[in-house]
Amino acid sequence: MTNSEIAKILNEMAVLYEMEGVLFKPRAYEKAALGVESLAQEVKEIYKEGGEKALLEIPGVGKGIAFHIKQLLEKGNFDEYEKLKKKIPVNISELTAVEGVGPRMVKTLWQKLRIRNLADLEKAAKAGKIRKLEHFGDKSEQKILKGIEFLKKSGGRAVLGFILPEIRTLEKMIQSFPEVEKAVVAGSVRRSKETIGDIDILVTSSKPEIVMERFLGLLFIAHVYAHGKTKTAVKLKNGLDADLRVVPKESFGAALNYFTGSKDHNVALRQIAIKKGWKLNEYGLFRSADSRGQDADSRGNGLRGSAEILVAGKTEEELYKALGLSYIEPEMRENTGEIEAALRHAQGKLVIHARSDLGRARVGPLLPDLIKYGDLKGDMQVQTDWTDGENSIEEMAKAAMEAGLQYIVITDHTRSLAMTGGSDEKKLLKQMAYIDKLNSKQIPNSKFKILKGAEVNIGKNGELDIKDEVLAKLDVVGAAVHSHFNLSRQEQTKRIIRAMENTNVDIIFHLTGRLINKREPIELDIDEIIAAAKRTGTILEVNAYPNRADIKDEYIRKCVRAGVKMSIDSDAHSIQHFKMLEFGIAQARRGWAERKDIINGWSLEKMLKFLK
DNA sequence: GCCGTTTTCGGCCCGACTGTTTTCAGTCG
Repeated sequence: MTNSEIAKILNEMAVLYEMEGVLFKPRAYEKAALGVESLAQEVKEIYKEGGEKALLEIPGVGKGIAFHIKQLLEKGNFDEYEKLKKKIPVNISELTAVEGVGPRMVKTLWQKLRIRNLADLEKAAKAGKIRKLEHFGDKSEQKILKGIEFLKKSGGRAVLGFILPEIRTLEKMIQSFPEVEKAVVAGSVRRSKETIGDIDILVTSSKPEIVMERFLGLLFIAHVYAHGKTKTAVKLKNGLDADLRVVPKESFGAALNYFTGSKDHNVALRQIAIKKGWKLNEYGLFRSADSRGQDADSRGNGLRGSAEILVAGKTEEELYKALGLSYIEPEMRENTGEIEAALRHAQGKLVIHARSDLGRARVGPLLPDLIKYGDLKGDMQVQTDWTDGENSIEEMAKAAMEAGLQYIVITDHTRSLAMTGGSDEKKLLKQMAYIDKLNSKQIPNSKFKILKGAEVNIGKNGELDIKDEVLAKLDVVGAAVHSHFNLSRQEQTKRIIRAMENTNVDIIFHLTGRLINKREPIELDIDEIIAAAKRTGTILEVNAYPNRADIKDEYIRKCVRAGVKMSIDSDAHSIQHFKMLEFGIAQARRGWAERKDIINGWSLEKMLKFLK
């Protein structure tokens, strides 16, 4: 049993106790779940090495829960869990995934209408049964239906950041097959999209059949859809579909390009090939041996056509080059201008070399020099155990240092978020003094710096919940929306602009407040927001936490064009979370951002100078 | 059920909002 499976059951226990109206236990189980989730080591290993006693070292785990975990590891369940499940035998995680549906509602729905799962819920809502329940009404029923609709719309796609470790494990296992020369995950995973629908794995091998057999032997596989010599399609146990394809070595680049997509990007590439009288498919870029431009309608496997000569196909680089394009990074392959930019880019180079007619390269953006993985020097949003984070300031600093960062900003929540123990002015000042002390006794040689900040709450009308004179003392002030998600577009835009106009506010954190697969973004006039950010010198955050990914790539591109600077932040709530920065960088790359656009890609001095 | 520069026992889960009510229950951050 993995950590996330254990955490899931502990969270379920919390909901079950919540249903029963039991006090305090829900929070205890939630905390324990969080503790398990943020462990670097597998609980299984901890137990194997140190027994039940070692489990007590996990934050939030005491005698009771340690015993439960022990039973989970030994027999896959424990008595209380089974007992409570029996009483309310419903799919809790499915039902509570609907926004506005919580534990008590699940219980009522079960007791009054025997609703067990999402399908039952939808049926009852559509039949108008829910509005008749006590304490429910028309609006609750509508809200539930809307929530289900939203779940369905986003359903089936997994948040890449959450699932990537599993995908990498699968990739490594396939790479370790002795018959496999090369194995790479292509598709939307390679383009680092926010969410993915399935996994495409490409393999080169001289023994495709054996590779397929080995693949089918993996434990991850739940169901086999199709199984042939060069292609196998399966459903994995985590619910995702995966395709494995074996391609010839000389076609690897073309296949990688083809299966990386996007579809629109590929279509545009193929059109360029057609214009040259060539043909592009997953086996390579081909020209016909005897004639030029005559074979545009010939079909089938390029390798088999004896009259076709392979122009390029072994690597993506040679493929783009042969098409007259500069290499395009996977994150940009959406056919939203990158091909034209790559063309101009390549032509520009030619022009410089040949000193010839500059006018031929049409005016427009060139390919950006995308920010690189590893380019970040700091993290502008970090939570600690002063509020709802898991770890102390010291632990977060150490983890950030180990992640290669040179500075972090401590941005605990402020008082409006009472549940997190949000800081008021007094607590904030105390924390500032504490951080000063920590910085003064830094390890010699280490230039690492902890900055004083806060994640200030933006109220309904754009007011902040910490006094200006205290905000002015902080190094970095981030402001964010945590409530009133349903205001009108004008109201939302106005309140955020008001927050940006506060001269103390440096950054707007997770601007749109969306949670992928869970909550829609607030409505905003993004152009007005970006104009205001430019005018006030406010930074917009690219929140790297996988199901936030906020702001989205289109907005990032708008910021880049407008010259509005951004920060890429982990929003870390535990020492494990700094690795999420990778997904923020991917997001920024999809938005065509360069290092010059991202303030925490800069040195501490330069970054600080830029703030209001 | 967990935890201790508030206590090894007694606190912890606060405040705003929504939708349903006309004083409150449930959800969310």
